[in-house]
Amino acid sequence: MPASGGGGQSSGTPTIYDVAKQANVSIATVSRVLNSHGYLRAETRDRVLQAVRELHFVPNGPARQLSSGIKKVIGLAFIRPPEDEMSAVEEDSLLFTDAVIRGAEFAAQRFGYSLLLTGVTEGDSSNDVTALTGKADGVIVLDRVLPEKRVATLAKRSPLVLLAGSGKPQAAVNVRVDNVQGMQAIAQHLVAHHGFRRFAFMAGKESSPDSTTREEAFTEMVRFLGGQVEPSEEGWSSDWTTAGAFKTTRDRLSSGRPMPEAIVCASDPMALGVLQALQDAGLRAPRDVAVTGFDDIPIARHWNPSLTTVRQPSQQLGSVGVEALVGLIEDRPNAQRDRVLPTQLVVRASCGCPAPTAPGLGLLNTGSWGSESQ
Amino acid sequence: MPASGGGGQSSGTPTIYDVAKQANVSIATVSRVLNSHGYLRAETRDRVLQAVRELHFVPNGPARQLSSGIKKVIGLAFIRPPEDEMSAVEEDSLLFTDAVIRGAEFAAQRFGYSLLLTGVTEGDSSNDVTALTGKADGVIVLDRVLPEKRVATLAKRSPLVLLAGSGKPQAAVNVRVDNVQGMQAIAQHLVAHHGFRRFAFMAGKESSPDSTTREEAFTEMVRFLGGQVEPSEEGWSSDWTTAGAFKTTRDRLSSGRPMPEAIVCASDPMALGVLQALQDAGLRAPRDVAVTGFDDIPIARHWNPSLTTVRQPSQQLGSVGVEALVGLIEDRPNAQRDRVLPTQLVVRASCGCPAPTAPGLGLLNTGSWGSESQ
DNA sequence: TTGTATGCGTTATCAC
DNA sequence: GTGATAACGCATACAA
Repeated sequence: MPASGGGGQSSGTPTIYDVAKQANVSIATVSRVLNSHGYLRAETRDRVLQAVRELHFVPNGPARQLSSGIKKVIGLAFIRPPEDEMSAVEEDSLLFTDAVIRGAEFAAQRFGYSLLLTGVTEGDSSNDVTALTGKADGVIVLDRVLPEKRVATLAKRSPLVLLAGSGKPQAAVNVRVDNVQGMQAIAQHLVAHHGFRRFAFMAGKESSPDSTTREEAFTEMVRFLGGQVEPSEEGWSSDWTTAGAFKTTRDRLSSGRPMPEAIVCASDPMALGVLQALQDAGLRAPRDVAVTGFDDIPIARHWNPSLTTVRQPSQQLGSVGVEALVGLIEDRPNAQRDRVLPTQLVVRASCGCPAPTAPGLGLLNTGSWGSESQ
Repeated sequence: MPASGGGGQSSGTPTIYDVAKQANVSIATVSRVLNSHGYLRAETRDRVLQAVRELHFVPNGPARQLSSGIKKVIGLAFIRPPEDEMSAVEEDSLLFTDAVIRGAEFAAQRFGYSLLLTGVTEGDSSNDVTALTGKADGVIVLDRVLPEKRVATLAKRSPLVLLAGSGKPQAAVNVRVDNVQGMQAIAQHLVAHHGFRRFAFMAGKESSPDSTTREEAFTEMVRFLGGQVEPSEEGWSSDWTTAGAFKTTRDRLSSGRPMPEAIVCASDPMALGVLQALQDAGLRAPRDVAVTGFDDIPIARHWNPSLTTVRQPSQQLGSVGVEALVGLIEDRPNAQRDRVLPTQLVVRASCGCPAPTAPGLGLLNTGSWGSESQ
């Protein structure tokens, strides 16, 4: 722990002391020009700035943060799968998480924050997130990263936004999408437009609030409209994955029990798994069974048959989450707290409707994101 | 700047002093059990741990970082486009940047680092990245974020990895993909297998090293094989975007000049723009003109015609970049420095070959990334 | 307008 | 084994 204190040999990376010495001022003055504080003589400022340039001085982040108590960092925790467990769909797609991150980064930037990413392996909800708390001004936690109980506890100790969760926990702030409205719309469409009555619901992991919410909303609406839904417990429970849904469906098909008219899935990847299983069994959607998803991942549009689904604004979820969190952190009075983002029914071919768009439609705007190598 | 120093009123977030007091030990001891340093009596340790639990103590990141000089943070700077300038293609794709981020996060986690994300608006290469330097132990800079000159300068002041760049700058470490090999393979295929002789090369932004490298490699190989390539300056220069390539191609078509047998593009999005323009003009690929891309974005596989292209391992690029950076930071002797990742020719329909795979093929592994809502 | 002195919460180096 | 205590680099209240 060598001392540079006050002496400032220009050994390693230069400190504020080195700049001060070089410019013949005190460190306080240097700090002032760097933070455009107070009044300084123009000549002094120039001298300092020059020294900064000459020494290539860059303020030490941690020191600054420690001193000011402000980190200008937002932590984002999300579920990361074991790398070897990604299906082609999941590897290919612009995944939900990726979109959220992109939206969050964008918003964070606008408020002058950086994003500190932490992937959490499912189940291992140990202390990764708690540690984040010490490194960031506030934390955004994606659903399933933490049990709701721990979310509530953490929220007391740190500004926290729960993203895409059930919306139930009284955690400081909840930002989520309108699952209910989306599933109601799909139920409406399938019953009223297509005249289906017998449904199955392919659920994600049983413990997942999102899955539960979607199933309940769908089931309730279908019943209200006079149809019936095989409960997911009876052979339609999966694990959110394409592969899981594939296996489940294959098993169900080989069981010989009569198939429903439509299989409604809690996510797009699962819907693709279902489609695949049907195809393997010589059945075709939507001719033999209708299939729908939830998310509107990019491939949904390009699949064959194109997937009827519910679009949720993933990227917006990220940016709104950041907005809410910044509101919490900076204690803005007018900041919105809980927010529910709208979802939208997207009708394509897999429910039996005619495919709406020609391939390539809407292809052209301007654009250059990641251009050279995406 | 209220003093808690030594006194430790358990007012706001608890500090190490609060824990020490609660456990009746010194802060040094607390620090020891938290970092599993030295030898301590089991009973003492338990007492401390209990206090930690009771107080919900979380170490203050900045303080820890300031004291130890280690941040355990990797900065990642990438180009972020103006939000409204993404075309459908670019929004759809698992974008290059997203994939890199995902790979980087994964690797960072393995080494115990977090990822600090910073999007940089193109052109505004001001000091965002320099500031990053102060917040992280090292920095990964994606191509085009910084002029090569500044990359070199920065590299002297901080561990730095240049990702997907030209490979030319003597920056500490370069991690990139094998553009040359990929373009050679495509040249080989088009000339030897299809017998083409007259080519055009659709370049990205003229200043882009990736584009230049690809064009040079392709041109050289074609000439070697006895063919010829219209230089991109003669009407085939675009700006990496789908829209740009579309316009360029349309203009070229209406000029009445004879078309080449094959149009080889520096990226997939541009290839899709070319295909679109051909279609609009009543031409069809590969019947009238063959078209190829570079990247293998997800849509490439689902397009009609499916796109012959060169696959580059985007996600791996991120993880390898992190590995290299950690090697630099921790000064590992056996760490590899510069690395060139392999590319792979992917033959599909747009070059005139029969479409190889049934849709959905290779769909199934297991998988759950972002499952519930991707 | 500028300088001095102190504290931010840890880690690590000494002694005991 | 454990306890004082000096850095770490910066921001800022208080003087000047």
